[in-house]
This record gives sequence, C-alpha cells and structure tokens, in this order.
Amino acid sequence: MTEQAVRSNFMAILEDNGYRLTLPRREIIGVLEAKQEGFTAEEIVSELPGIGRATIYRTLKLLQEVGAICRLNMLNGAPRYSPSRVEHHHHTVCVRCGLVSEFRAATLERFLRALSGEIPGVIVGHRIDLYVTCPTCLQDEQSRPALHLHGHGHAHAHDDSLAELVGS
Amino acid sequence: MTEQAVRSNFMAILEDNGYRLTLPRREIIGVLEAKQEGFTAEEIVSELPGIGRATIYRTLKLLQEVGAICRLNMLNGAPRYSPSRVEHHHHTVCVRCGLVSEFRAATLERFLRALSGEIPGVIVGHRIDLYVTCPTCLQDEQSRPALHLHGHGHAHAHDDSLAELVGS
DNA sequence: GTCATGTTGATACCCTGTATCAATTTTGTC
DNA sequence: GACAAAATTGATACAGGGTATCAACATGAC
Repeated sequence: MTEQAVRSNFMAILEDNGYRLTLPRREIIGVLEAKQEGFTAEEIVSELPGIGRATIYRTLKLLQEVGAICRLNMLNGAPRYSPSRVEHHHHTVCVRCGLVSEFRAATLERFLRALSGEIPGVIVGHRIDLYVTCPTCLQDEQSRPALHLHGHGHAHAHDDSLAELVGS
Repeated sequence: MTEQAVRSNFMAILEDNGYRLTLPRREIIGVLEAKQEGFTAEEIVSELPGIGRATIYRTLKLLQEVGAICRLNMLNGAPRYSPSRVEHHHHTVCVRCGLVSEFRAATLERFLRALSGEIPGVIVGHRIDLYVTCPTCLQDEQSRPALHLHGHGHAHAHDDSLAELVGS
C-alpha cells in the first residue's frame, strides 16, 4: 500500500483537484516522484525530451498549486523544486549539492502565531528556509564537485546567533 | 548626527569595504536611501536614466554583499530589494503593495540555534520572511489597485497554524 | 604625468518562466 | 464506436531579471 500510494500520490492529488491525468503529466510525475533531492525545471526538461518545455513548466506550476511540490530559492536566488512529502514543513537546502530536506517544527509555527500579535497587518503566509552543508558534503568537501548553488545572496549567513556554529 | 549618519551610511559601508565612491554609486545610493518600502531593480533603472542598467545591477549586488540592502522574494518568486536598517533582521512583505518592513526576533534566533542540533549538517544561513497584508492595504482593500505581488507560490499560506488568522 | 587598477555603459546574452494559438487529447454522451 | 465540448499540448515568441564582455573612462599611487 505504501509503495502504491506513494507512486500515485501526485496523480491522485491532481485528479482530486479536477485536472486530467494526461500522458505527459504522468511522465513528469513519474520523474518527480523518483527524485529524492531538489531539482530544477530545466533538469526535468532535459530528462523528458519528448515533452514540451511549456508543458513541463505548466505542470510544475500546477503541482505547486495543489501542494505536491515546493519551489524555493537558493541563497543566490536560483529557484529549485522539491517534492512535498509531509503536510506542512520547511526546508533545509544544501548550498553545495542542492539536497533539499524537509523538517517540521511545531514550536516554530506556534512562535510565529504568537509573533502575529506584534506585527502590523495580517500574516497570510511565511517562508522559512535553512541553508546548510549536508553531512555528505561535509565529508567529501573537496572530493566532489560543488554545484554553484550558494552565491552571495547572504540570507543572514554570518548571523550573530549562528556565528558560533558556522565559525567552528 | 543621525541625519548625517543615515545619509552617508551606505557610502561609508562601501568605502570601508574598499570600494570606490564613484558618482554613479552615489546617485544610486541617494535614491535607495530615500526609499522606505521595497523596490525592484528596474524601478531604480528607470529612476536613473543616466546610469547604465548593468551598473545599477552591479551596485545592487555590491550593496547586498556588504549588507546594506537585502534581496528577498515575493510569494510568486519576484525579487524585491529593501534597505537594511538594523543589523540582523527578518522581513514582512505586503503581498498587496510590496511594502517591506523589518523585524527582529531574538526568540526566533534562539530557537533556530536549538534546532541546529536536530538538523543533519551544518547551518550556514537562513531565510525567514512573513507575507502580510499591511494595515494600509487592509483598510482600502478595494480602493487602491493591488500590485501583482502575490501569485500562487504559496509559501505555506493557508497554514494550519495560521488558518484562524487568515480565515477570519 | 604616468601607469596599474577599478568602474562604467552598451551590448549581447543567459536563465527562468509565461502568453499565444493552432493542433491534439481526453472525457462524457449518444 | 462516434461525436462534440472542454482541457491540454507543443512550438514559438516574448518578458523579466540578471550577468559576461569589452572598449572607453576615471581614479589613486607613485
């Protein structure tokens, strides 16, 4: 059941939202569900040469809208997609290899809710991403070629509160 | 002192980092420091017709690198810049008018630090943005034209923990 | 002044994504 | 199965945001 359920999960979501399960969509979903780490749209485009670029982007957008995948930005602003596995979550992204992992943090949510009282206006959404160097990349820091995913967008790197972790 | 300090703050930062205070840079900084809300790069480009597009983008990048301004993304991924006023901060962005405000939350930082123990790898940076409807926009929800800054990027809008706030 | 270096601006280009629109699929119905 | 209506596709062109190139220019050090 798990196997089957996972395999067709995205397809079920699409159908439940009234979209058709066309062949191109099924192919795209097939590729996406196999991905463990983050991916770029163009990656999918080149992995499915038979499917038009527009269709790939349209489908990615669709899947975002129904919550099947997430789109996030690397530190340098480069977009990256990742399949959603758990309901509500945030992301850690490896700045070196692009691995995207999810994490849940109820405390964080609770805190944000509390924060809403101090913030003028009404909160309609939030984005919390952690940029990390993943365990694998920590190990072979020089053996593997690093992707250019870091950049100097500096989303509060070299933070006071994180300095001791980073500096070590 | 405050007036003067604020006026030349960005320039001082640039000089301190070994960059030249050229005329184009001074003009750009002049425009930026006057901005209270977020802005786009193209906005600056059209406000300074005498300065080349490349120079504007280069200077924005420079100012990012030295921490004078921040670059963040709207829910739909559209980039937006905002001058940094306090040392370490996060942002609230109005999804309707694009107003960017800063907030500090020591609790949040502390919590993230605690979280670092549970997350595999080493945290090198983070990004926390809140998407809001600002008080002004709440008031004249229909009188003013809304910018197209929202989009369906859905960075966890319609969140469980926020539903009660949004839904009201 | 002169020379090395930093900057600029015009241009062309890249990447990510979307609008258009005719051609094709899919679905529901007979 | 055939058919019409509606959804989807793919080719193309285009838009937005940003960067590489490179000759011309400004700057600072000597």
